[in-house]
Formats: sequence, structure tokens, C-alpha cells
Amino acid sequence: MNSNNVTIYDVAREAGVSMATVSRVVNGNPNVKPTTRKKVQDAIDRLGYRPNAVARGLASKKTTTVGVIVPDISNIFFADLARGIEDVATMYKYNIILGNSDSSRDKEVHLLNTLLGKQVDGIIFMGGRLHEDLVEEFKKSPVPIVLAATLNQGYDLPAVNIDYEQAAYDATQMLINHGHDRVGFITGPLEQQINGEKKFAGYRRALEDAGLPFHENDMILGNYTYASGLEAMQKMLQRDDCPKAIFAGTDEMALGVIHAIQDAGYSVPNDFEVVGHDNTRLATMIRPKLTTVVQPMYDIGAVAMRLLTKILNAEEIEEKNVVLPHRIERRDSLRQD
Amino acid sequence: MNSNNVTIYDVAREAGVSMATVSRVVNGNPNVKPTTRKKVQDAIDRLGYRPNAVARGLASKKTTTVGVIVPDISNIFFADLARGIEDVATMYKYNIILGNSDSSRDKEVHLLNTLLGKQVDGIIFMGGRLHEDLVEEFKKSPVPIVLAATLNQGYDLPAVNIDYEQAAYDATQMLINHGHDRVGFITGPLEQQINGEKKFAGYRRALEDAGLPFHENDMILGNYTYASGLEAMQKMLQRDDCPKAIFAGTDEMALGVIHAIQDAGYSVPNDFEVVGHDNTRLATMIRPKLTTVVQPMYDIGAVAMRLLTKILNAEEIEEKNVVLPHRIERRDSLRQD
DNA sequence: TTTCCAAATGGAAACGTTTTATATCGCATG
DNA sequence: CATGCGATATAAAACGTTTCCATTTGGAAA
Repeated sequence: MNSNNVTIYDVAREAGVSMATVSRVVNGNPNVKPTTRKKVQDAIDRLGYRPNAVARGLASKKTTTVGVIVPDISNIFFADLARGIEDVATMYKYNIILGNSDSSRDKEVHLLNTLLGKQVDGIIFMGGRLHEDLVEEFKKSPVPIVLAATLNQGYDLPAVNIDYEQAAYDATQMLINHGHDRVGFITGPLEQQINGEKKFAGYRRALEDAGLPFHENDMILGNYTYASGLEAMQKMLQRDDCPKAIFAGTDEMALGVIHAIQDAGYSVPNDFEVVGHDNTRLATMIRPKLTTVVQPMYDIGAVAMRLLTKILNAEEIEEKNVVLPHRIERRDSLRQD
Repeated sequence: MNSNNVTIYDVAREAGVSMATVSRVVNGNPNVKPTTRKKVQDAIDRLGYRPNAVARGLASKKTTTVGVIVPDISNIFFADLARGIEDVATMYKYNIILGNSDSSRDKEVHLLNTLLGKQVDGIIFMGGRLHEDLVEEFKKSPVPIVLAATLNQGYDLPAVNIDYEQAAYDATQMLINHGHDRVGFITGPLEQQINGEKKFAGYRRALEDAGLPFHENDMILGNYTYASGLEAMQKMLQRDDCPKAIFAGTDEMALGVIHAIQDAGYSVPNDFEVVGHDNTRLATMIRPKLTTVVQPMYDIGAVAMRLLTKILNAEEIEEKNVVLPHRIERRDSLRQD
């Protein structure tokens, strides 16, 4: 029997009550006599009734669905984040509509509007940078928006991040403390807020605090991929004043860096030391295993979603701008102290 | 101005027409005089009207949303698949509700019912094995379901896959042709249909066709992860009759295998040859680069979604059980011929 | 002109719930 | 034996669209 198209009205008739009563039973409203409740529940089971969430959404103005805008779900980084979001969402009975933006302003805006049209109860946004017109749209949004692994750039938006500046500082400092007077910085495009403002700033501050000058050409920008890390390091190796310590903006780039070094006949960590960023699963899938900044992607996603549920339930919120702790996981791409 | 809560009725009044006409304009119905269309469009722009997809879904019984059930989105494999699905979905104006099942029967069934309750127009399912009660639910589904990278096990369900048996055959044969009379097979649990029935069968058939016996202990089962591949190979290396050729069930396992070999002081491909499976991005992130069976995850997702749209549009379908081509990408973990 | 027909528009029902205001029931209380 | 009051239950009005049917409109043909 197709459990389809049996409505609350059918159940009501079958159970000999009104649809309002069925609605109460379905929604766990306490004002129902136990015997009635049982009668209704039996009818529901007998008919295989499944509430229509669309009708429910229209009547109640709540869809128990949240939108998730992500640059690219096939990126391990965002996939992990998404998993954190989804797990907490499930916990709170929400479902997730997922959309990829490719960090394109147009797609972001379009996606946002589609999601709002679908009446999601809230949105979690990830992106490299908040374009101005996107923020405009955010302001007009009738539902709350939470940023995950995305800086709010001073706008009054709830966000969950780590302290990227400090993390980069720590990583760079760790390398400096190992006796290097030059530290290479191989990372992604500077337009990306986190990368261009935070990591870069942390890197420079660490140099500065150590009394070291910043050399323009010790920094090479790629696109976060393995190939671009490899290529950047190859380029750097051609210089005779090549830094012997490298801080890479992502683990994937770090793998490329290590391979470039090894391909050139050098050893990590004996000749070169390398620190990565993110602590993706990749970090242990290389020899030597990668020392890396731990950015808890799953947790960021989970916390962002939890924050969203708090806003939706009008729970008290201590801090809208959450900064999760980071640390550096020491593995073999760094020499023992 | 909050573009919220302005309804089709407001637009109708503003434009001096009926809501039916507004509806026609919004839906691109041709039976509207150009001047009227313009008038309505202006009113829409002026008011910032955004159609309510929930109300639309209730009235039209179409939500332009499809459900996607995936074991674990944080797995690079499924993330890639999901991206393929989403891209094609976007192309056809669908959105995606994504849910993780962790391959748990209960979660799969629960997720399915939630999605059906949300009135999705169709579902794409990925999972290691089709449990019987899940198939029961599938049969009752009022909307079409397409399997992606999941065998239909003889049930009459549309599915998109590659020929896993033949792929495993090809990989094993390639190793045999390199002069090995034993080939190790390190893979995941046999309960998983694709793994336990197809890959395993292909492996055995290749041995058989080459007149080689199947040694029970040349096969080690793990859980697809890097760590389990590493561990399995370490175990195998302890045997004095250890196979010098390894076919790994996934790239991630293959990386573990290669590292185990290297850790033991041997060389790939000189001492050992290794072939992986999937051709994830990992395959090139190792030295030597991994020779691997190409399973086009993105394409499987894309084709599965396209197939679903065909079913939804009642387009003609040549073949419901799609088998995409596979091949072996030769890289350095195999010696030159 | 009138007649007719297609094109354009409008009216109202339907979609399946939630929710509010209202009614009824059962029962202790005075 | 009425009275009143929670506790339950009902009826009906939203919710914002689509869609079916009916009606009007504007020309072209007669």
C-alpha cells in the first residue's frame, strides 16, 4: 500500500476524531487523553500516515531545514565541516540543503536567494571573503545566518573560527625557534580574508618579533592544491638563498612542498623543516608525517550549527563570535627539540 | 525593506491584475500579454517579491528538491560524487537535501522517510549494501530512486556504476602480466556488495585465468582507511612468502600499503608493485605516484542525477542500469613494461 | 456590422497542515 | 443538584501558491 497521499484528514476519520487532535498527537502536544492518543496512533500506523512537511511548513512557517553554502563540497576541508554541521543538525531534527558556490559572488547571492525562497529556517555560510553585496543580502535575510570558518570582517554576523593569525604566528615561531633565520611561506591567494589578512599577518608578526626581516620572495602564492605547493617549492629551491623552513597554508600544499624537497634530493626534516595547516587526514599520509596547525573543521561546523540552533530557539548566547582553540600537532616533518 | 512576507497577492494588487496572472508571469507561462507581463514584473521588482517555494510545493506537488543519502560526506570519495550530483542538480534547477547514513540500516530508513516526508521529487542513494527492509521502503516510495556507486543487486532499481568485477580483473591481470605469480589483495569488508562480490570475484577470475591458485592469506580485509592499509601490509610483510604485487581496494589503502613497504626498507616499484582503486586525488600525492583503477566518482554522481531528471521528466531512457567505462591510470608504482 | 475564436485574464477551489477561538465533557465543589 | 472549571476536543480560518474553469477581450472573418 502506498503510504502516500493519506492525509491528516483520513487519519482523523479513521480514528473518529478531528484533524486538530491528530495534529496534536503527531506533534506531541500533551493536551490529549491517553486513550485518544492511542486511538489516533493506531489509525496512523494502520494507514501508514506520514505528515507532509511541506504543508506543515506552510502552516507553521518553519521548515526544520537549514541552508548550507559551501565553496566546494569535494574539498576535504569543507566536506569535514559539512559533516560537523549535518551531525548537529540531525541531532536537532534539522535537515540540510547543500549548495556549492565555488566562491563566486554571483552563485553565492543566487544560492542565498534560492534558499530563502525555500523558506529555510537559517543558513550557514562558508566562503573566502564576504562581498559587499552579499552582506547586503544577508542584512535583508528574514532568517539568521552563521558564518563557519569565515571571518565576519567587522560585520555584525555570528561566526565560528579559530584565531588564524595566532595560529600562523605559532607555526612560524616554532620554525624560527628551530634556528631558522628565514621561513618560507607558501599559501593561497591573498584576496581570501583568512589567508591574506590573518595567516599572513601572523607570519609577519612572528618574523618581526624575532627581529627577522620579511623577504617578499620568501612568500609564494598558489591555489591551495598539492600541485601548486609542489610547484612553488620547486621554484623556491632554485634560489641559492632558499629558506630551509617552510610554513604551508594547507596540508595539501605542504605535501607538495615535501615532495618537491625530496625530489630535489634533500631530506625532511634534516635539510628542510615543514609545517602545514589544517590537520586534514593527509597529514599522516606522508613520510615524514606532517607537523601541522590543527584547525578542527568538524568542530567548527558542529559549533556553527549549534550556534544557529541557539539563535533559532532564542536561547541565550554568550558570544556570537566564537573562536575555537587551535594547537600544533607535532609530527616528523619537524626535528626533535 | 524586508522582502519577506510580500505575497503574490500583494504583487497582484500593486500591478492591478489577478494573482493567477502574477503566477503565470512568475512561471513563464506564455499566455500573458507583453505589456501585462512588464507591469507585473515591475511590481515584482518594486516590492522585492520572492515566491514562497513551500506554498508552491504544496500547490503543485513538486518541490524541485531531491534527497541525497550518502554514507559519509567527509569521505573524499562521496564528496566527489556529491559534487557531481549537485552540479547537475543545479543545472536542472533542483536543490539537494543531503544526509549521512554511516551505512547504518536504521539511519538509511529513517533518512529515507524524512526525505519523503519533505516531499522531495526524487532520491539518490549511495550505500555499501541494500538491506532488505530498505528495498521494501524503496518499493513503497512515491518518488523515483536512483542508486549511485551502489549495485542494485538484481532489484529493479536504476543505478549508475562501473564494472567493478572487470576493473578488479584488469588490475590483477596487469600485475600478473608483470611476472608475479602471487598477487596480494588488500581491501575492505566483504559484506559490502561492490567489494565482497565484484572486486573479489574479478581478482579471483584473473588468478584463475592465469592458472594461479587463490591463497586465502594473500587477501587481507581492512576498513578502507590509510591506517588499515598500512597495518595489513605490515602483517603481510612478515610472511616469507609475501606477494610482491599488491592490489588495494582503495587509493587510501594503497598509500598505506606503499608506506608499509617503504618503511620496511623496500622500494616501490622495484621490489613491490602496487595498484590502487578509485583514482582519488591521493593517487598523485605520493612517491611513487600510484597506478590505479579510475572510477569516475564525479561522473557517476552527475550521470545518476541526470538519470533522475530524465525519470522525473518522463524522458525516454535507454538503459536504467548504467555502467560507466573504467580504465587503469598508469603511474610509477608499477614498473615500465 | 455581426459572429466567432483564440488569447488573455480572473475567480475560486485545492494542496495538507497548524493554530486560534470555541464548544463540550467530566467531575469535584458548594 | 446545580455550578463552575480544567481538560479535551472540534470547527474553521489561515498559510501562499497553482490550476481548473469561466469569463472577457480584441480582432479577423463573414
